[in-house]
Amino acid sequence: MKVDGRVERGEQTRRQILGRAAAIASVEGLEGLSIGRLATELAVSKSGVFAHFGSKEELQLATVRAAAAVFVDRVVKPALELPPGRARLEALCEGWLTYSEERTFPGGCFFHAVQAEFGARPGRVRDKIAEYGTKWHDLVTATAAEVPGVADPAQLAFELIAVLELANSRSVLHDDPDAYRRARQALRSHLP
Amino acid sequence: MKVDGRVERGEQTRRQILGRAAAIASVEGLEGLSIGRLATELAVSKSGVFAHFGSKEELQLATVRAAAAVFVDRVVKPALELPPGRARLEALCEGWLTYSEERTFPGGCFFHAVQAEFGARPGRVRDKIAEYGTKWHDLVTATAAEVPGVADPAQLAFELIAVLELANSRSVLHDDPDAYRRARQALRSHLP
DNA sequence: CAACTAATAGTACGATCGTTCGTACAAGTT
DNA sequence: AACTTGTACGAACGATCGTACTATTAGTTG
Repeated sequence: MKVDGRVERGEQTRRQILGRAAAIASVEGLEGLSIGRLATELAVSKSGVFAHFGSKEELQLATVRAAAAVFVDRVVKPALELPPGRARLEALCEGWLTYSEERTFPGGCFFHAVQAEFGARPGRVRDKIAEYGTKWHDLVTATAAEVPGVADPAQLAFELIAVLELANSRSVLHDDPDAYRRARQALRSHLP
Repeated sequence: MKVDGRVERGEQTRRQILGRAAAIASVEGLEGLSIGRLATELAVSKSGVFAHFGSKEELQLATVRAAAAVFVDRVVKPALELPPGRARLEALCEGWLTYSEERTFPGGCFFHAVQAEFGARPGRVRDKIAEYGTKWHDLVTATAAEVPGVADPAQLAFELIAVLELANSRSVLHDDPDAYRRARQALRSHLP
């Protein structure tokens, strides 16, 4: 199968743009992310960036999708390589903490930042973020359901995610790595 | 003691501005809060709003302070009227859930929104937000320490706050009142 | 090589941003 | 009554925002 070198180059540029966009948005938010700044940082023209997406909203949506792909790659996929059960659930939580702790995105968890930003606003971007949020919650719930001795998987998932998110939030806001220690302790006491 | 009618009037305007500012910021963030929009919504002049604060950063700081006063009034003070112990800790958590659930701020908890927004950025606004965050955490920890049978109050406080914040976040993002039910169930199982 | 196409650059637009300035007016002081 | 002080207004500033247009350049295809 033949590849068009121009399209190929365009896709690479697009990947670069979205990588940087997700990094910026994790710190400044998806609204704080501006096309002009993105172009300056990547040393390309503003219209070049714009042409890839056609509107700011499309850029935001593409950025959310790109961040989700990173998240799946870093957190979900490794855990799914383990057999269902306690070990997989633990890997999911631990993978999440590592993903946050290592600053895969410089502002901590991308989705924590944009959820808080778009949570109370209508629009397609919010809907997409909410959709990924539901998927994540459902995944944790389903994974918890496969652990023997878990009476209410959705409740357990709620409490686990709560701990993960607070660890991220506290670590980012207070530069306090101790938050991850607290989170791990909480996970130990929650998992059966 | 005499009051200057002009100053009095100014302070009332200022209160109106900050009330609206906190409401807007809980939805759009403290950066999304613009002086022009604030002026339009309050039917006053842009320069009139600006003159009260001298800079956008000062407006943001004043907004954070104003929101903190509301928070203390709604959540902290009622709980502190109860004697130390389990009941006070419970009142603190329940008061927080009510404060979020009733949409004291239209975007849910003001501090959840702005913590995520400013968590990863340097500056005076972030420092102020972090300061209030620490105060809140310390208060919950101290309140938990007064409950008999609590071995690690800071850990308990961490887990309680985690549950509260996720309830808020989920309720706002998914219009899901069930999040508060989950949070209350988690609180029951966490409190001794 | 010419014709075509896709990615990028360049320029310009209207709107809005935070900010500055001079002014009008009401309230307090002498 | 004359003067001072504090609030609020209106107009204008330079910068930046998202977006719309028209080149320019590089790769594909006949």
